[in-house]
Amino acid sequence: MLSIGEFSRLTHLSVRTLRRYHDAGLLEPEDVDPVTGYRYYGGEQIPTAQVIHRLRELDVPLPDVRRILDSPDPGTRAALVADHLQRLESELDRTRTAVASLRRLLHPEPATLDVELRAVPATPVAAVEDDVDLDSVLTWYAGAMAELDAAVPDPTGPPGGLYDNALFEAGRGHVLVYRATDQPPRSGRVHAATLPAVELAVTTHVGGHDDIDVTYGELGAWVVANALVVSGPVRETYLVGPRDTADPAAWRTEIGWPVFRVAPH
Amino acid sequence: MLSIGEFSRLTHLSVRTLRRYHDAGLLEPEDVDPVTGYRYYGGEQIPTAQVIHRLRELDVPLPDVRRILDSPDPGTRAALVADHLQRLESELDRTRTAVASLRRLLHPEPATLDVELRAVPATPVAAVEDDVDLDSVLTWYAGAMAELDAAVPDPTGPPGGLYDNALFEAGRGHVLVYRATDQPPRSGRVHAATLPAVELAVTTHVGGHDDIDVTYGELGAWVVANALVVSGPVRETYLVGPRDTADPAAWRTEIGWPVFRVAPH
DNA sequence: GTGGGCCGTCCCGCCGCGGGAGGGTCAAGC
DNA sequence: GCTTGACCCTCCCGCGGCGGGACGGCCCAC
Repeated sequence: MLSIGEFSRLTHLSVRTLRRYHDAGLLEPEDVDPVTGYRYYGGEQIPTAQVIHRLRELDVPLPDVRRILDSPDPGTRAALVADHLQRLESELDRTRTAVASLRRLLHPEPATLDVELRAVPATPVAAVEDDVDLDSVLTWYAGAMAELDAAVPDPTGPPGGLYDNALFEAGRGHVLVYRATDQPPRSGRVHAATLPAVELAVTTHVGGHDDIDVTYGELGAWVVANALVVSGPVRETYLVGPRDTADPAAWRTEIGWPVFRVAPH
Repeated sequence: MLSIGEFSRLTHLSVRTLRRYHDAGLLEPEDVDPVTGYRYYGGEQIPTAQVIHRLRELDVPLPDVRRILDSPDPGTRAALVADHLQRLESELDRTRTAVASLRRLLHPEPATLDVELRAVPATPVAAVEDDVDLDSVLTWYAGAMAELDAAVPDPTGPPGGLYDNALFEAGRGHVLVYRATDQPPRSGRVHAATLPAVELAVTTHVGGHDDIDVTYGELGAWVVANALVVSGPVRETYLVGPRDTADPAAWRTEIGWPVFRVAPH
């Protein structure tokens, strides 16, 4: 039987950390003196401690470590670990795109922003809409657009979406994706809707969506400089998107921000 | 002039976050109403907001973001950014080794642990020692060993080190690296020292140091199973190390834990 | 002038870890 | 037996960056 200090030396985990792992139910000491509260560990707990150590090095949250250790079946365990590696992978992707975007941001090409003010009439469309969290919007989009495509075999224009400002401000907001069509059908989540008539400040973002907010910013600056005010959900129209070509550099996304002129007072 | 809400919509930064960035001195509003405290931003602040956004996506701490933005010279800026990318890179390395080690841990080879109990006499050596933080121990080791090599041209054995248990428990402890030699010299930090006579539980770790603590654990378990108790700083002897071959798989590190027999009571 | 949306400040919680206070326990040496 | 010092216990706080929520003042269109 090992005192917590001895066990700490054997595992290279600090005493404080061992106590925390006990409290969290990750690594129960083999014995706890009911009077003094002293923790006593067994030598065979060392491998477990090391697995925990490794998982923590990979920033696996304590509750997830618990789940992994508690799963008796090695297959389940492996799946949970693989899950986490997957998460690390996607985080790495996020980092990569952020680095690339930062590079572009610090070495900007001369801005060739082409903004057009366009009055858009009310438009009947087939749409799918919902309240969505910002971090699940991509998944939601894929599902909604697939359903939309199935229901609208002969669209009369490129796909698009309306994104509530709250989505970016509060991390959750109303999202609507649509396809223009002559006879809006109704099936599943797909229903007929009408995009309201608005005046749009429109520009086109070229390339992947990693730094689309730069274009958003430039468009916003243009709107401000022209004494306009944004109002209502932004519209994106996917002129050329992943469905057209796998090369993000070729994508064309039209961004339209509903605006109205500030009354000069 | 833009209210904080409008600026938030234009930059995809939440209102709360913008306020925090103001408090932290990262992004001062162009104007603050002295009476109401209302913040007003200018359109030309959008690009700055986006740079901050990107740096935060890379987990650059706010004070560092401040330093980057405050440096007027683009060269300095680039250097600071490169610094951070470097840090991300090394973190990635850490992750990679942790993943590899975890894999080994979950699919263990049959343990072939060969432990020897060895009485070691007092040994005169040339040494460099210091109190070191755990996260700077590798750097310290490189410098100390280089100095040691320069001062001891004809060592009579492989290099080694003594590592205070506190280094692992508290993150900081006393470290001593040494080379055996007939005539211990004195130059710079190098001085004569004597390793005390101890009884060592000794085993050899094969491979890189990524999962050396697994061997530590196995050795510890052996010590416990044989009714021994560890006492004093662990000794590592680098039989085959990076100075000998670049292939970590070929490294041999002898780990010796001072022990004494528990009095049977 | 009034309502509702916007803005302000302040405090709390999250996560995993360490620092530190304040007090009880164990074991070696007398 | 007793003292001493190392060891162990619990409890609270701070870190960093963000969000949630309370509470109150401000702005503007009706």
